[in-house]
Amino acid sequence: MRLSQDHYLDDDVVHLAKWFLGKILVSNIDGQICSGIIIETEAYAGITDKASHAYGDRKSTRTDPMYLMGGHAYIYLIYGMYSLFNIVTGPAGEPHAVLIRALWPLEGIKTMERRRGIKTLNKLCDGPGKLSKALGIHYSLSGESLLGDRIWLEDRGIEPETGSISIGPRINIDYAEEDASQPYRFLYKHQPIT
DNA sequence: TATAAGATTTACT
DNA sequence: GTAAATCTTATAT
Repeated sequence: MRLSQDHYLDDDVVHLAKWFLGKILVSNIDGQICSGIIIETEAYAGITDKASHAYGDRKSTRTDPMYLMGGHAYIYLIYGMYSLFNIVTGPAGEPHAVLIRALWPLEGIKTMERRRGIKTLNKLCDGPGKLSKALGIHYSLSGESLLGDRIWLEDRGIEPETGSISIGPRINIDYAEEDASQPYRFLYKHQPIT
């Protein structure tokens, strides 16, 4: 059920971003298990992608986790208040990452409601900053292994049907010039279970 | 040391 | 539709 190391090592990060749709993201923080179906992702393709923090092979304390081998978390703080969660992919030394933009909540909904301060199910995890807060993911966890016992992914047999996936340009990266229009964003048009 | 900007969210006009 | 909140990181003195 839990995704093993080799699932993260494909060096085609765009393909992986699409493949992660329908998988389950699980966190075990402060003794609380929370999870959701991944319904929106974006690919950030290594040192040649102007939208990526690793563009131009820019190594730093912040981007170091992206250079680890696939199967680690890259989490950073944006706008001073939101932690954004990425899955590091590809072999060590290749800073590919997949940003998780939205989930459909499954387990630990009460905990997520408390952390978010709202009780609207479909707004709990519908943005990258929101889902991190709901799952208790903090940027201090950057570099954490996804094969450990804090954050991991599972395959529960959900396969998005052909036609249920939308592809488009990434969001809020106007600074990335021509790379801002690359079709690296994937959306799984999941029918919410009520 | 100082400054600018950001892979966002929220509230308000 | 626009703007404020808020702070780390990158880049430049």
